[in-house]
Amino acid sequence: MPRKRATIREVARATGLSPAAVSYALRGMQVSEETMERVRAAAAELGYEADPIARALASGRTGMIGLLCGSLEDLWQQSLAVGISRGLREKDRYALILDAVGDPERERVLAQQLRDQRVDGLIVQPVDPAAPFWAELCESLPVVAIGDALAGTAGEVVFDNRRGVTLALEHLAGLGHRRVAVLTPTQASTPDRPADVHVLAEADRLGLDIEVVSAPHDLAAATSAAHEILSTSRPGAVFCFADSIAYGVYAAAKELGLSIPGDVSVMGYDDHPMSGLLTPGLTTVDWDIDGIVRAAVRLIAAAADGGTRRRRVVQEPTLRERGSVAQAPPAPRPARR
Amino acid sequence: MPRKRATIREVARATGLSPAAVSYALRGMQVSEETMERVRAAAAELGYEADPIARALASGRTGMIGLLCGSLEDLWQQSLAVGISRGLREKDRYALILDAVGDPERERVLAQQLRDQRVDGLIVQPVDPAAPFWAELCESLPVVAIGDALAGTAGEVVFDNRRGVTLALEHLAGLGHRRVAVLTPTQASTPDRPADVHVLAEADRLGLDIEVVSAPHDLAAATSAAHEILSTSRPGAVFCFADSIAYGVYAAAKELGLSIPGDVSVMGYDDHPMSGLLTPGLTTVDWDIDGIVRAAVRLIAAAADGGTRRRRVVQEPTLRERGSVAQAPPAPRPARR
DNA sequence: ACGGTTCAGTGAACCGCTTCACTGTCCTAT
DNA sequence: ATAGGACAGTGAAGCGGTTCACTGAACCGT
Repeated sequence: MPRKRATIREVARATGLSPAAVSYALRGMQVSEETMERVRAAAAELGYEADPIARALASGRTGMIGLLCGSLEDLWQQSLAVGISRGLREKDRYALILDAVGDPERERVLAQQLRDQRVDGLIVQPVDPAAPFWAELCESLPVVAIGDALAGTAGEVVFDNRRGVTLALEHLAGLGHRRVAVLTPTQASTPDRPADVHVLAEADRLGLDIEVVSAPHDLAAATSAAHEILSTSRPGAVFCFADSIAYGVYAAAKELGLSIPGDVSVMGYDDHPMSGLLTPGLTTVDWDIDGIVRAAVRLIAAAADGGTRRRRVVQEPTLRERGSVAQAPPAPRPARR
Repeated sequence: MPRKRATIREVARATGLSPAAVSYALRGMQVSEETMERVRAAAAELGYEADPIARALASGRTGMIGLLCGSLEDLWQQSLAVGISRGLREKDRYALILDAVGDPERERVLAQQLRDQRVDGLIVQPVDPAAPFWAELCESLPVVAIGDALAGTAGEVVFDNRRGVTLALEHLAGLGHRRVAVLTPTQASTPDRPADVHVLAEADRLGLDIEVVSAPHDLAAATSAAHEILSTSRPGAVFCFADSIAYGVYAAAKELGLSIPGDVSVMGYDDHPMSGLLTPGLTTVDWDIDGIVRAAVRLIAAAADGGTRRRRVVQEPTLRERGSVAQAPPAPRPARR
């Protein structure tokens, strides 16, 4: 029997004011200092607190920011979510975190759900940046995209993936690797992500013999994908488009008794905190997660507060060398041609 | 200029029915099959979808389940959150994930916030299970607690921490360890968690020389806490009350050039997926996260649907031996007394 | 003394849906 | 034939805030 909470009308009655006045007073607008004090006191007395749902219905705003993650199984995205969540709270906003599970259809549904929840803004790491509904969505609320650019967003924190890919592949090529497997989280349903295109282009430029395989972020699943490729095509190096996936390669290598980097070199992409703890440490492309968090929070807060100018922050990567990449062994036999 | 969405009244007009009838029809109550079809068709035609906010205000229900995590920096809690989020979606509900950052005060605020959001139920991993507001909260909505028991909850998935602690400490004691440091995520503000009490009791029973230190889940912070203790009191073994914290010990050991388990044995508590990947693998207490997720989802769904009977699921741990614990070296000199 | 501003505060109409109490109708049992 | 139920559907009152258009009063300079 939870006793009913006080409503604004009761506060109004208690202070002898109109509900409207109370509403204004509590938000610090249009009323005298003195009334404001009186209202505050009465509200405290009655234990009154505005109902966020009613408020959202009436005003169309909630103070919440939606955070739609492409795949929360990716540890890096988990870190990002936690960081953003914290960053927003410092701005007196709070985040609603949703997970699209790598499924573009679910991504669409959830994005709409968030809009319906009246979030003041949406931060998204798109699974499918090319999906048409983004444009529509961007018209009805401020959207900040992380990773890939989206048409019509209020802001974006984009990764210079071209540079990131170059960094990674040049590192590999520079150490003499030729046959490299690329594990990407790309779904079959969303081919041709910009990042993948870069891989192909760079591989071509560097004369690498590339094999692209898609792998999930989930450790168990990534492990079996890695197991498959390590035991069949036996590449000299594996470049993973997420540290999470690289962890799967470590696990698979362990299962197969392969040594890293002795038998196979591994590169990641993210720099998740755990990557430095592995043995050997994972050589990866560092995207400065703190910088991304700060930028995203700043952009969305500004956009939600009405600052409309589209802003773009480009994140530059750095190579974080640790120990999972070694010089390629001299070619056992000349290239097969 | 996002064109306004259709409302229930427009659907009513289109079908020649009253808004009430439409409302009922869309929820499959009290109307003839034929009307239902007609309404469905019109709704689809107009692209109508019920506004969740208005619905929540009017009905007091949302279909959402709140998930309040004690500290999302704990990787295990992250995994749990992701699992629960997924499990709920399969039940056509969706989770609102919040993070108390290990702060009891924030925990209180967020719990209330969730109640105000009209969540149909709340899953919580309490930072401070002894806080008085829980009892109150449990009266106004179904609560399922994970980890520590809460008075008045609709359900709980409790860990048999007594057993877990026994498992861990007996393992250590059995290998000859005497001086063991215990790193717990306990906040200074919430002493005497049941788990800590068990540690003290068991240590006493096993004749261990215990030093309890609190450490955060965050890798960097955990590392420095571990660094401190490893370099000052140099215990033979460290028992961490969360795998996340154990990761900090690994990092600190690396910094100090200590070998695990040669110089110091390490035990975790959780069994996070990454624990098996470290070198050496982290010996830990496995709580079967999948089982917990399933139980929690089942309990909260049942409770939210009105099943009121209080249910309790006790989770039993198993020891997962990997390689981070070794036989203690023979005492360098007899016990100091 | 007078029109013109400001300022504090009011009433009532929403926001979009749910739900309660009620009206007809048609069917069935007596 | 008639009381009694079921059933389909309606009207209007909310849910608890916000906001728009407006009213008085006080203050301004001239």
